[in-house]
Amino acid sequence: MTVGSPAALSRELVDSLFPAGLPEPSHWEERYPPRDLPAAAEVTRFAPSPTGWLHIGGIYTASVSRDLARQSRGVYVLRIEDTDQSRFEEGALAQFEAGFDYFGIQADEGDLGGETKGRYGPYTQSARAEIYQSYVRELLREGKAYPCFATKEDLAEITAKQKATGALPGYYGDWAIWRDAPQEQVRERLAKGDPYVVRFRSPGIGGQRVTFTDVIRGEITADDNRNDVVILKSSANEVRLPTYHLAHAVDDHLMRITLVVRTDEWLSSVPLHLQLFDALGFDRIRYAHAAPLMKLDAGNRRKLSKRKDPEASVGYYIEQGFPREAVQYYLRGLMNGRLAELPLPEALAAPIRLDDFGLAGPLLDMVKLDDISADYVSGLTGEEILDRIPPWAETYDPDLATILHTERTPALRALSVERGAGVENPRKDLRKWADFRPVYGFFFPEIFRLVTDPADERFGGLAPDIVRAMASGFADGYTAPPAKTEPSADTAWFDQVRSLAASLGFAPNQKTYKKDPDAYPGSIADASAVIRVLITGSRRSPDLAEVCTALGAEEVLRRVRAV
RNA sequence: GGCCCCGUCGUCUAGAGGCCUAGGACGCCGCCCUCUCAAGGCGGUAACGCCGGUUCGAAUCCGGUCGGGGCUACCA
Repeated sequence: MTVGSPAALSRELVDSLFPAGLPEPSHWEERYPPRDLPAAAEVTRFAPSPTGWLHIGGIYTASVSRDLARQSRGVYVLRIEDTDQSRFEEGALAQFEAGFDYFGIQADEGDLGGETKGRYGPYTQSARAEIYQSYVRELLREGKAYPCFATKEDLAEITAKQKATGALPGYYGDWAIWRDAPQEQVRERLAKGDPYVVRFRSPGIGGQRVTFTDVIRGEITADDNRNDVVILKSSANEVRLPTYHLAHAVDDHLMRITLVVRTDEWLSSVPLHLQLFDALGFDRIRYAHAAPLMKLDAGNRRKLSKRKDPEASVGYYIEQGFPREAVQYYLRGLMNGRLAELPLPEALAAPIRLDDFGLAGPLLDMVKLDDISADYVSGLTGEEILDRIPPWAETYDPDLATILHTERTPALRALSVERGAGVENPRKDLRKWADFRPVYGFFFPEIFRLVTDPADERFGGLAPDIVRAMASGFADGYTAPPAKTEPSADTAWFDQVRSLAASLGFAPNQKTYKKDPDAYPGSIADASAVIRVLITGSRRSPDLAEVCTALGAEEVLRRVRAV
């Protein structure tokens, strides 16, 4: 056991590990100087890994970072953490942009759309390999890091022994077999061309505790880190990239980030990160660890998983066409509970406060989102809705896009039923753009499918001949609804349904029917449902009289006679 | 196993020792309105994980316990 600080590898040996022209850290310090910002300004960042669609939790965290920066007149940076090339997914970057775009989260700095915006770039870690190497070399020169030639097998063996003896797992203390290896041995392995990683020589001592302050959670005390974590990945890789820990410290320092907002799972790495900042000679940074979005699974809550939960992926919200405002509002309410009580525009305008974050991870409630969304859409006019569906449909429902393009007027008529100015209770039948086709598709003859089977289950089990009788009776005596000049106009139109139903023996209202169900084939509700299903294909639809006006008598009769 | 975080209605939460017989919102249930579907109105259901302690008094403070989550990777 070596006491005190073991001798660092010779400078000549260390430097031989890196390209001759590799800049010194001071070069980067000058290249990325402290920012000239007001004292209270926060520089925040969101740093996703390009492994497919962004997680909805990413939108959540990114929003917080962006808002905090904006509120303080600071800067919000988007950084791409692609140090794990094996997990890199083609197209992920484009999906990120689509996601940020959809939710309106624009970065002040970042590698955006193929261009670097901001003077602290590049903002993609694989393009910053040289920077990390400068710092790793420095750490090696100072003896704060060392090369480690341990193979997978060596590591597995160590772990097995630790397990057997009940020792804490990890690469530390006497288990760290390359920590104090003689320089000759290192040279020898290097000469043989054996691959190696660079490990951080943790100054942590077993049993020692550290205390730090988290902006959301307050003071936290934990075991200090004593693991000699890998900071530079294997020399066998083509490009020598760092692990997250080193990259985080270097990037957040050089990008002059002031506040790191990230999810919970990083909390236990803070002691390590603090050691790294100290070893690198960087000023420490403030952390805010937010609880991640959760999902209820078999009675337990767990982190939302992109693999298991479709709603975890940002792509889902875009494909379904959830209006961004509704999702933003919902997410914002999850961040700061009191914002959920505010009307949407105020909630979106109100500042986010780290102090108001809940400590437990909230469960994502799609039913609640549906409610918020339906409420939001019900406040839009037909024109507004029609402006927003086509851009969505072009990608996710091209046929619908074509129809809306060629038949804007009927579409508008469909959407103005019980909606728009003067309607105090607008319909809440649209939660997302994908709902348009099932809910309003029947307005368009080319996508409406006639209901021809009198035994169709949508008729609710009524006898087929009763269904037929309703249909033919309605068609034979049909009079189109009068232009709607006063409320009573609908009443007059509906009278034909009512009297027809009465003649077929239906109960005139629900109450009468309930008193003696066996005496009638059904109530007026069931009778009118037949007409509704024939005309709209659904038991749920906007006001029938208005629908018939919009459709025109000819189309109405074509549908009713189809059965 | 070790360490850390978390724990109020089904869900999101209000609550910072007496304002709590625990409030609101979503959901669910019922009723009303009504010419049909929605919507809307009204009402209801339902929670401080558990056990001790401190205190005249605890959802709020302390201890323990249980439960859930995270970390313990050349993933982030």
